[in-house]
Amino acid sequence: MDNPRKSPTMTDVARKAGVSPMTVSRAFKPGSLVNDATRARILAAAEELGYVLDSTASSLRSQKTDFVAVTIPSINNANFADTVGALNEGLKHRGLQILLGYTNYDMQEEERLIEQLLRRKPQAVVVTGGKHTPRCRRLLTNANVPVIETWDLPEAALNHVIGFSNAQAVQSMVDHFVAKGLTRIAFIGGDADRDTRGLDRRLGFVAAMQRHGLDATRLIAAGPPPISMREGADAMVHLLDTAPDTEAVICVSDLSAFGALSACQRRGIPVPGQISIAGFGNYEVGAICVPSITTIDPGPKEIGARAASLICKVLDNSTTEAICEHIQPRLLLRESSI
Amino acid sequence: MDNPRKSPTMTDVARKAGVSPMTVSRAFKPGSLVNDATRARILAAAEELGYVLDSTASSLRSQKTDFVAVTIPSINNANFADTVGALNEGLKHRGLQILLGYTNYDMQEEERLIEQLLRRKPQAVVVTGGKHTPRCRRLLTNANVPVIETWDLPEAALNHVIGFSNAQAVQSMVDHFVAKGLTRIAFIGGDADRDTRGLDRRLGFVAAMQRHGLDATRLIAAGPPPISMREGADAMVHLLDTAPDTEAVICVSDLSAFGALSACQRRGIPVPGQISIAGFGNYEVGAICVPSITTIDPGPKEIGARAASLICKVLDNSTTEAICEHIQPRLLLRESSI
DNA sequence: ATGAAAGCGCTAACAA
DNA sequence: TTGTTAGCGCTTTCAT
Repeated sequence: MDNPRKSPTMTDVARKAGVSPMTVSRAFKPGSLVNDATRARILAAAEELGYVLDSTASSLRSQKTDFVAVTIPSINNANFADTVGALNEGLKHRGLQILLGYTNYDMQEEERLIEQLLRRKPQAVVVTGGKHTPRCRRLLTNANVPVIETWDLPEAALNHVIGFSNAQAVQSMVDHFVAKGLTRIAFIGGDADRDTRGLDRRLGFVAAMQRHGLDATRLIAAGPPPISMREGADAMVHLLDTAPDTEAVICVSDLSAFGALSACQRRGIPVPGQISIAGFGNYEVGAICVPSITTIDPGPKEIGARAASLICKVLDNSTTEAICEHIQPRLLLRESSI
Repeated sequence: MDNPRKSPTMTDVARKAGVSPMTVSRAFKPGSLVNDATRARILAAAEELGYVLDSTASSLRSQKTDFVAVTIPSINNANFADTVGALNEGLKHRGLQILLGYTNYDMQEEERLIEQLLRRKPQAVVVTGGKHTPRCRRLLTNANVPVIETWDLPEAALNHVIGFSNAQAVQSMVDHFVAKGLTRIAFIGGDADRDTRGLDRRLGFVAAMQRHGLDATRLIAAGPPPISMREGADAMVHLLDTAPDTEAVICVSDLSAFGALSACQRRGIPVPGQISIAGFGNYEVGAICVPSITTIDPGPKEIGARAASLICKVLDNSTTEAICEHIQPRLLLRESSI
C-alpha cells in the first residue's frame, strides 16, 4: 500500500494507463479528442487509483475557477433561498459552482465577505441590494468580472442590475388600501439603518401616504433585521395598544405579517373585519394560512433565473455592455385585506 | 494605463514596494513576522494597485484550500438553513469557506455533487443523512478528509456523526399521544423512496403504533419531497375525507403540520378539540401560529455548531478517531395537541 | 490523436 | 526580518 495521505495525481494515472499526463487531462475534459479506447483505459486507471481531478490546479493554470460568488443578507430567508436556488439551477449545467456568503444585513460585513470571495477569483458576482460601502464598490469594480446587483434598483449601478423598486411596490399596496377607503394605515418594519430594502419599503409607504394626504406616522420599528414572525407579532401587539383605531397594516414581509395576524387572532381581533393586513414577498405561509395574506410577489425565482441567464450570456459573448432588467412585482390580493 | 484585463500579482506589488514577493506573501498572512513599516508600505502598494490575493494559487502551493464542502437536501428549508448558518458561524473565524450543494433529496444527485465538490479539495465534508450510494461512500472514504454525517444515525458511519434517530423521535411523539388516550392516529409524510429521514420518521410511527397494538395504516403519502405546507394541507383534506374519525395526526415536519392545521381551519374542524396535530422540526411558524403546533426540536443550530467545533478540533489535532455525537431531540408540547 | 515543455501565482523550505 | 529557489498539479502552446 502507498501512503494514504497523498492523493494520486494525473501523472500517476498517466503512468498506470501508459499515456502522457496531457492525454489524461484531455480524457477528463468532456469535449476533447481522445481515442475512445484510450479514454476508457485512462478512466479505469483513474477509478482504480481513486483519482480525483484537482480543480485548484486546473483553475490556476487555465485561469478559470468556474466559481460564481453570491451574497445574500441571510441564509434563513425563503425569498433569498429561492433566488439562490434558481441561480444554482441555471448555473450548474455549465459547471459553475456558487460560492455563497451571508452579509447579515450589514454593509461592513458585505465588504469583508466580498473581499474574501474575490480572492477565490469568481467569474461573476451576484449581490443582493444596490447599496455598498465605497471600498466594496471599488473592490467589485476592480475585479474585472461581471457583477449583478439584485432585489433593488441602485442609484448608481456597479454593472448589471436585475431588480425592482421596493418603494414603488409598497406604494402600490398603499394605493390599493386607500382605494378601498382605508385611511388609518400603519407600517411594521425593521430599524431603518440596516436592511436597505426594508428601509426603501418604509420610504415608499411614507411617500404614498403623504401623496394621499394621510397620516404617515404609524410606523412600528420592530428591531434590527431579520424581522420575522415573532417580531411581527410583538410589533402588532404594540400597535394595537398604542393605535387601536388602525384599519390596515402593511408589513415589511409576509413573515412579520403572519406574526401580526397571529397576534390579532390571539386578541380576538377579526382580520380583515377590523384590521386589514398585507405583507411582502409571497412566502408560502401567507398563501396557506387562514385568512391568507395579501402580498406583493417580487419573483425571487425569476430574479435568480434571469441572473443565471445573464451570467451565461456574458461569459459567452464577453459582452461589456451593462444590462438593467426590471422585474415587475405583482400585487396578490388575498383574504387578509378588504 | 495597463491592460485592465490582467490583474496585478504579488510580483507587481513587490516591485512597487521594493521588496521580494515572499515578503509580500508574509505581509498578507496575519500571524507572520514582517516589519511593521514594511508591511504598511506593502499594503499601501497593494491597495493602490488594486491587488487581491489569489487564493487559487495559494491553495495549490500550500495544499490548503480552506474549503468545507456541505450538502443539504434543499436550500429552501429553515432547518437545514439553520444548520448551515451555525456551521458557517463556527467556521468563518478560522477563514474556512463553505462550499454548499443541494441534493434535492436524491442520492444520485448527492453522488454527482460530492464528486464535483471533492475536486475542489475541501478540508472537511459535512453531509446531511446517513444513506449514500456505494460510489459516493467510496469517494468520501478515499478523499482522506474528515467527513461528518448529520441529521441521522447511520447504520455504518463513514467517519464522524452528529445526529439523532428520526424514528425514535417520532416514537416518543406517538407515546405521548397514546398516553393522552388517543388511539386513532395518522401520519402524513412524503413518498417513501426519497427522503430517508422522512422515511425513518414514518417507520418510527409504524413501529410505535404496532408496539401499542394500534392500527398503523393511517399513512398519507403526500408526494415526493420536499413536503411543505401545500402538501400538508392537501394530505389533511384527503385524510378528513377518508378517515374522518382520526383523533391525531403526526406530520413529517411543522410545515406540513401547519398546512394540515390550515386545512382543518378551513373546514371548521377544531384543533385540538376534534383532532390533535403534531409536527417535526420546531420551525418558527409552529411556535407563532394559533393554535401553536406541538413538535420535536432536533436542534438544527446545535448540529451545525457542533459540526463546526468538530471540524476545527480535527483540523488542529488531526485526530483520526471517529466521533459519534448524539443530539437529544426535545418534545415541545403546544396548543395543537391535547 | 498524442506528447514535451513551460508556467499559472503563490508559499514551503532553506539560507542569510 | 528578508530573500532565493523550487515546485504544488494542472493545462496552454506548440510539435509530431
